[in-house]
Amino acid sequence: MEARYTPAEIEEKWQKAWVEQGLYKTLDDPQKPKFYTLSMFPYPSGNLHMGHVRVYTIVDVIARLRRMQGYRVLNPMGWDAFGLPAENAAIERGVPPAKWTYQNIAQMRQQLDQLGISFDWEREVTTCAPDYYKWTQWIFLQFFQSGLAYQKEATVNWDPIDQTVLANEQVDSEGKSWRSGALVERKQLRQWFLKITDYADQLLADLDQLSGWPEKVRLMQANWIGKSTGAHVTFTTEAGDEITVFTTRPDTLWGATFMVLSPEHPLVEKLTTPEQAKAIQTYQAEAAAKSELDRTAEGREKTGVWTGSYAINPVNDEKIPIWIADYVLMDYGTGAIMAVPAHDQRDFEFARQFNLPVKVVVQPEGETLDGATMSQAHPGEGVMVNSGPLNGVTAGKEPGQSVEAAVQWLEQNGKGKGTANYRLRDWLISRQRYWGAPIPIIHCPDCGAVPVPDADLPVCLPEEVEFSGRGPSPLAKMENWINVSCPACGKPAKRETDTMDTFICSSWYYLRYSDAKNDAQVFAPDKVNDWLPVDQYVGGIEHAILHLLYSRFFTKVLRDRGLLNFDEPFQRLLTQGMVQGKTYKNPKTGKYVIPANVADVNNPTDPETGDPLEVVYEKMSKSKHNGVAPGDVVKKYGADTARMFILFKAPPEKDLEWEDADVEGQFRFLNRVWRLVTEFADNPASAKSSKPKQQWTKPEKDLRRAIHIAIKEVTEDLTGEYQFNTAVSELMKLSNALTDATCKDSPAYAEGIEALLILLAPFAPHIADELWHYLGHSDSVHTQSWLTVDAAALVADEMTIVIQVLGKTKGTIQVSAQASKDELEQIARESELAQKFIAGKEVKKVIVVPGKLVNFVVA
RNA sequence: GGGGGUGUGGCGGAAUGGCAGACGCUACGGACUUAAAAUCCGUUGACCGCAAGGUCGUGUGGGUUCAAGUCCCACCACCCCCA
Repeated sequence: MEARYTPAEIEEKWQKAWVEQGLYKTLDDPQKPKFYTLSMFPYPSGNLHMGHVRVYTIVDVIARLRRMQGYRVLNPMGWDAFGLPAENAAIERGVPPAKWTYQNIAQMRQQLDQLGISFDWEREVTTCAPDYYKWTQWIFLQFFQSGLAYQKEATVNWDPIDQTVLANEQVDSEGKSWRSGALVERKQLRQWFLKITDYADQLLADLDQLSGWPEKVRLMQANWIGKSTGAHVTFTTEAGDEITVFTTRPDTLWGATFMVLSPEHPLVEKLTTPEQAKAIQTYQAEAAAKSELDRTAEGREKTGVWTGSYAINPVNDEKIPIWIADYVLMDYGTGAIMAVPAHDQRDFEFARQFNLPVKVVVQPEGETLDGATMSQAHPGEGVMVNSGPLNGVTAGKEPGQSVEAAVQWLEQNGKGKGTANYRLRDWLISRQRYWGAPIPIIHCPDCGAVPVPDADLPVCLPEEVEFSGRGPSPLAKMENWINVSCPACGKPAKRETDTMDTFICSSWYYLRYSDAKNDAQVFAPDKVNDWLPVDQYVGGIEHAILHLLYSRFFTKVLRDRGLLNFDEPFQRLLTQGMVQGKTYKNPKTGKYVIPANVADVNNPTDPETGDPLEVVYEKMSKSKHNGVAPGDVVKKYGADTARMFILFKAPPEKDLEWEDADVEGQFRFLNRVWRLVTEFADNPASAKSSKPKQQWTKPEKDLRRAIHIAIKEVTEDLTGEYQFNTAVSELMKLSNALTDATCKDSPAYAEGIEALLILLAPFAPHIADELWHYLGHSDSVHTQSWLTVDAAALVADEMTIVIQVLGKTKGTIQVSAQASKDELEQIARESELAQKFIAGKEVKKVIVVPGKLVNFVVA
């Protein structure tokens, strides 16, 4: 064998060997407990970046550990392959999206294999492959049949020059089109939605089940769903039309002095008097052009127009004017609000802007608010006044306070109903693009929206498509493809030309892995129910809301369709931090300097201006010149070093600063392991067996304790809170203990060497297997059983006890491990160390913590 | 504005309420070498001291406790999410 550690020579060899041995095939052995590890599948951009390396390494360590622990492990991989970049490549370079995508997949697959990740490629899924999107379409139809997929008008970004719909990503921060530069308009289009709001309550409530998720992610989801409780109250207009509003403060109904409808509210036209018609129409057109953010931003000047009509406040029969204003959104609540300017800041600003009355109904203690003179709304505490039945009740949302009383009163008098409202909106899934799964619907003039029969799935994307980036979606131009006969009545009909949001494809891929090759079913129930839920999911925090929420939604819908039997798809979730690169930034110009152009790294200056540069760590990107290519690192140090570094440098959920010097450090460590093991194997005096002896000498005992502490710590770090960084440091400690050991010909030393390799195997799989074989084993280290702790080996003969006086550490003494609590106190009290501090003083109290310390409290 | 998180040496980071700084990086000193690289050994929180040793020290200020980085209260700074 070569004397030196040369990763390039061993890594590829073992990667091939593992595939040949079928080491990472998913086992079906029902005797073994299952473990499903999952990493969020990537978009096939063509290039693996360090963020990918981090996720897949983390998951690989967990998967390898679980296999060694005797689980049958499912560790699959696939591609989130639909999406805009492929279409952009087609527009800009004329490469067909499919070709571009599959080339990228091949390239990334190869880069992934170089890292030695133990994926079972036999279960690979690719969302843009017809055998996958067939089932995406089938699932869509399940939603459709459940009444959970429907069409309605919604706003899209419209490029007036290219005459095309743009995705949000194609609109820059100034609201201009990425291609034409035209100012993007907003246009109403009939589009498909999924009714996620039907599941809002469950999605919120079941967050409680997810104890294996970061608290932060659960909170983000809860905020996103945004449940608020209140009441629906119906106002009647003078003309007799009903307008229902949602309010979280039904107790302030008596203070409502006007109503505001969203400009898009369907009753606006009817309520508008002839005198107001022109102003209303102008205002509606203006509102339509604004983004939601513009409309609702706090602090901006309030605008609105009176419709000319009045409504009757159902609680006190007061006549109040009906306005429209853009700060009321049609798709939140009911698209209409009652305005209580005295107690809501936005309503207050609106009232002052248009000289509308302000009526106080909550009077704070010790103050006398006057609607005519107050300078801001009072949303806070107080006592109800001017509120009929509520007068004198304490204002607030707590039980027994005004909100509860108001809901009760409304319900008793038939004027309203307590209810909950959600911030969550229905999910707009229509995309006017080519590179997505076609929505399997046929529009028939007689039958309406008709689902494509299951037997006709998939609705394939036509090839030979022209991409110009102008005009309607490429699909909408394919006459041959569009024109079909209605599956229901046979008359001429047209295909839906919208494709699905790619989030749909990624909302169920983790289910398909359980039965990836099934061409008769979306997945077999016994398989999906066997493997799922995912035991450990790992991915970026950027998916904390949408992807995870949509996946949870899909799981619940499919459960309700009887396709699976669990409530939540992901049992444990780990959100890993970013990988950041060292960035040289000129604080004066804000420009990023290429590291190679920095002359003195210790005192960096801008080569152009001579300004001192700031060294910061930021997300790797081309424009910041701070990227590190995984391939380069693998070439220079090997995959094992890259893996070790990434695991060691920071705890998994924290951002990780890429540092070449630390990569060197890991390479050095692996070299030390290499030397340690090869020297052991080459030494004829080495023990040939790690068989335990009856009697161990002190050095042997010490070494064995170090070995079993390492086993204990590494196991805990990999199964509990996932502390890969401390797990690696435990491996280093074990390696250091072996280096320093004075009993190198003992079986204890042989035990330590083997333990080191077995513990190292999940982290640095190639070097571990190479050295394992060098020790003379013919099987793989990866098929070894994970080590268990020998509790007896952990017991020390002596223990170190800290001596404290008044809680201050004075030093340590060595005490027999057998000493009882009383003996311990006795020994400590008599020790020379303690006597120095307590002699002649009154000891008022002694605290003895066995195995830790003795603290003397002296007068 | 509301909600959440984080704050520890020159740096990344360790510490079930029990010796703060594990493990690693950097820097410095030494060994080996003609020399260098690699490797190995040592030092590396601050202050005082020749030394033995001592004092201080986990964003700031208070508190609980025999004992606080850790628990409680207030504040400061930065980050994230929702507005």
